[in-house]
Amino acid sequence: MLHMDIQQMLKERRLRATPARVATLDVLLSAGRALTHHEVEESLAAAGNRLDRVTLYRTLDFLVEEDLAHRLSGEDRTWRFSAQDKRSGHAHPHFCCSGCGATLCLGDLNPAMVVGLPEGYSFQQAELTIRGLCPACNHA
Amino acid sequence: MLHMDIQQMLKERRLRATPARVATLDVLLSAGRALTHHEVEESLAAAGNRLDRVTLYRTLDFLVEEDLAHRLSGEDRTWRFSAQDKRSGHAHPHFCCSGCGATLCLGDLNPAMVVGLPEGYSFQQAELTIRGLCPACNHA
DNA sequence: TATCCATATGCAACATTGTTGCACAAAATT
DNA sequence: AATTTTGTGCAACAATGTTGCATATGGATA
Ligand SMILES: [Mn+2]
Ligand SMILES: [Mn+2]
Ligand SMILES: [Zn+2]
Ligand SMILES: [Zn+2]
Repeated sequence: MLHMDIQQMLKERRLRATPARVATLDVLLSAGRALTHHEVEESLAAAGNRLDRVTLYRTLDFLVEEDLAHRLSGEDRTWRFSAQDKRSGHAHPHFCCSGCGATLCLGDLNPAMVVGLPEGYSFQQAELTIRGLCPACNHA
Repeated sequence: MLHMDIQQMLKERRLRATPARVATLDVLLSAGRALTHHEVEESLAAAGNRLDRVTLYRTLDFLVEEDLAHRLSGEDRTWRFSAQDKRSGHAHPHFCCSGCGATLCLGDLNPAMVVGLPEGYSFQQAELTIRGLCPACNHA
């Protein structure tokens, strides 16, 4: 995606279009999958846009906060970030490779979900997590 | 559960019934939810069974390896451990509190899953993660 | 019951991932 | 251009988990 268009995306929402944000969004938008902080960092460096570690953490947080990206957690305890559309309110299923941790957003929830995997991916198990509030947190 | 019975559980499987393992299993079995390493550590200490941090990590790994517990990851990037029966091959849904991270295993997958939440818990969102192998890892 | 060996434990050092505080730089506003 | 607001970099810290190695111990064997 063109940097001008990305700048536009940010300005339309009345957000500051800094180089760090534009470059980071660019990386996320051109990746076909969710990227870890470290992967984004490397990708930025490769494109000559080295960013401070902390700045990148804050930039990613910012993008999530502003709904320009979403964050997901896998089995390896590292966040992954994706700029893909959120679809049905973040409730879309994800694919997560048990070998390397590669993570990507799948399509909308599907009764024949296993069939919905992209070509080349193999199914091992499905995990459904309900997020909400426990009794203690409901009262607080 | 009685310590003698827990020792029996281990010995039936030809595993060494050390005090660390028995005490750890006891903690997991009496918790009504999945516990973090830290929570297990505190619970052990409270019962006068202080364990080295590393030993506890290794003990929990051991229990998972031997299928006496299972491990699950939430949004806060810390493992949680539960001694509950694995039910349908680990594929059962979990509840995870967005406020405090409290995590527990729910019953079998259920079309009216939301209704299946225990009393006092409130629904926010459902996340379905398919685990498997990506094309690269399928070939390796 | 005493001996022995595989392995479980404790300790220190390290790795990874993410956070906080603060000074300085860069955008936006006037 | 000056001022205000916000973003960035750096250093220090925190939380979680791992590795290597010396020592202790469970449980088998004699
Ligand atoms: Mn997603
Ligand atoms: Mn479970
Ligand atoms: Zn993979
Ligand atoms: Zn809670």
